Amino acid sequence: MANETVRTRFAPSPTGYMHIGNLRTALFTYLIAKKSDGKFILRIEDTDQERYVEGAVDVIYNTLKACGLNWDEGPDVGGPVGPYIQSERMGMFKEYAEKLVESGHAYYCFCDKERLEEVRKIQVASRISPMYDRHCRNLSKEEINEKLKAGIPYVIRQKVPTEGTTTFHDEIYGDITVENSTLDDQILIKTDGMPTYNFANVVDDHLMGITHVVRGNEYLASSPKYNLLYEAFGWTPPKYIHVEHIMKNATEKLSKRNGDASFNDLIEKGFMTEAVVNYIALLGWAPKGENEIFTIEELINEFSIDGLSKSPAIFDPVKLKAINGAYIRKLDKADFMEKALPYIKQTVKREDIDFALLSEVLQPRTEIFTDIPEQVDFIDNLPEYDIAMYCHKKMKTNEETSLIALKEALPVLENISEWTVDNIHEALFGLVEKLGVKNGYILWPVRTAVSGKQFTPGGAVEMCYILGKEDTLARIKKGIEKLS
RNA sequence: GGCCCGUUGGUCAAGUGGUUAAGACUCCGCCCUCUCACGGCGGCAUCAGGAGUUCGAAUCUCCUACGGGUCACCA
Repeated sequence: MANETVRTRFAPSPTGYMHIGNLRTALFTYLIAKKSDGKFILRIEDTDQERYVEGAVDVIYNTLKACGLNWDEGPDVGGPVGPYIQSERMGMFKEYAEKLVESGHAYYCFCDKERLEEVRKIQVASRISPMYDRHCRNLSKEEINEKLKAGIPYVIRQKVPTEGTTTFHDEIYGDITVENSTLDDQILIKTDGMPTYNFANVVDDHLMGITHVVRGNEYLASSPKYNLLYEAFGWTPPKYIHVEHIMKNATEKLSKRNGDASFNDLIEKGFMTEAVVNYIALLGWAPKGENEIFTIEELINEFSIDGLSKSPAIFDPVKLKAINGAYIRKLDKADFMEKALPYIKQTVKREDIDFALLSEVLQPRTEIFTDIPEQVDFIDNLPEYDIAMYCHKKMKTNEETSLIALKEALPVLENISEWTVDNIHEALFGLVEKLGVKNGYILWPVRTAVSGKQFTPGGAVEMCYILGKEDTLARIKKGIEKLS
């Protein structure tokens, strides 16, 4: 075990988009491999041609790459156990199934769909679990050969023991034991000679040397049958890690079908890839320490299977936003500015302002980039505002004091020859000192007059500077007018 | 319905027989402060219910309730 290389695999179906639950499974799968210096393998399970969506494979590639989940083996990069596209592996499965028939762990079944349907109806009507009634389980060699010769279509079914129990071990849930009598003789090879997912998966995982199977919780119930298959082949089963679902609320899963956001949707909404990856890692997994902000490299170090949860987690957009904010604050100034500029320019068409400073004051006030346009919408045009906005209890200002303050501030600002943050600051604070008033007495009205907003990114000084002298003076005059 | 799994604050969650039951997000208060935000400090709020086992139970057992998953020639 110590020397055995860990090999994990992410095996998505190309159905068009990457949902959050899928991506998280990929993340955990990746982390488990990398934690042990193992290999992370990508296998595309495209055998359902009806659900195949054009371009979906690229979505998988692009999403995984964007998130930093680089695979060591896969359809595009190759590897020692290819092909990595399931549809290209189709030939061999029947032989494996036939081995099982020979060893008595599987059998030919000639029942047609009509009969199966009939049986099912009766079972449902008498309220017993619908299962194959094992009609063909004990056909004689002669009967089988006869039917084969007659060209009757057949499937190959797993021969599950009728008595006893099967136990398998899950790394999260521990040992799970089920009565064999509750297990169905599931189909391994379909009439068309192709394997079912349940069979292909086991064979592929074994052939690819997968040591840890990470997958959604929906496979927990079928795992005993997989284990029986491994046993029948004489193969060592992998370690199973079944991860719980991500929910939108207590009873509904998060899913595209319910209109919930996919990974791409979140990015389009303005979330940062790193933040999304960080947040989903926290859904169903808890780090040992108190820190929750991790880069992918840090996650590799921090991750541990025993931190995985047994119960479903509800996706909380509010917390995602908070984490996104933390990532935005971590960005260096230039980086933030580059990303923020397109959003600033949604509402700011003026070119003559100091975008560097604007971006700097915006950074700690931005949790998600789409917060930006609304914050800077006063720059091009002064919004209509109510003069009641000049009243502020804590600043001890009202319409009258504000009028006085603006009248005092106007000439002071007019006198500034070089319009810089420092000079504006000096001028305004000089006025405060001269009048012997609180800062807010002057600054609150100025900020209100130049922005027309209750809240602004930055104080009066920054706002005046960003607007420029001309605009500042005009807006203050406008304020005086309104208050007079 | 059968089988499997789960249930700690509003949300994510730590916790593995003895803890003042961590931490994060949210919300509230205070500080910082020219608003807001950032940052700092503090606060509200949790063991689904019931029986047991035990000196002692969020932790072990059983029952109930609730929730999820699964029962295809889909993957």
